Amino acid sequence: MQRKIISPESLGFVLREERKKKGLNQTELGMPVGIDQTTISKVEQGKPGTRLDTLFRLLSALDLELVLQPKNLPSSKTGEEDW
Amino acid sequence: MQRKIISPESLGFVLREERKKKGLNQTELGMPVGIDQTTISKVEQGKPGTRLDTLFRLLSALDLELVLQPKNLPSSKTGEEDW
DNA sequence: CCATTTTATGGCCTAATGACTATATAAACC
DNA sequence: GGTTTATATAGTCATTAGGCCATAAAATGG
Repeated sequence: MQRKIISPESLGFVLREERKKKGLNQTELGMPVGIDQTTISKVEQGKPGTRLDTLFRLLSALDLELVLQPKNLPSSKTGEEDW
Repeated sequence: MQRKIISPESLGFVLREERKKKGLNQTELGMPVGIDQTTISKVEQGKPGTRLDTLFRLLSALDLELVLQPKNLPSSKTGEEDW
């Protein structure tokens, strides 16, 4: 993965994709960062209301980081993949 | 702002910075997206537990978007500003 | 300085997260 | 098809987000 713009709808899919890339199941991913399997299931399905600290812990387990950027960045310069 | 890597600690500062750039106070920022002033105050101070949907609504009010990227992207290619 | 605006705090309240356990599907593999 | 593994769902429970209101504290401006 190079870089992906995230919407509330796409977030779960991206997280699942990245988890599988690492060959982990939901239990294994959550274990080291103290997140329950049932919680990961809900996050990946895009169930609403996930908290930021939960997301950050998942990201650290997946070696991903969050970036903030203006919406009007010319897409030719954002470098993100299609979604 | 070009692009910024976000940590749980820096998020609030960045949001506040962007809000001020737009010349809005917390009440004005939250109004159109239905977020209370007291809530924005807590988010900008980095109080823990903010929910993702709250963040997404703030970002839309600020014309910002979230990007996910691998941690190991060579910093020469990330294009983010220093923080 | 004083007046006004903005931000931070605190209390009350409802709704909902997330941990936990158990179980039902679903998927994968033989 | 049967077994094992993975994911989804359901219920309980303690904690807490966030709306709302009031107000204190801080910042801004005259």
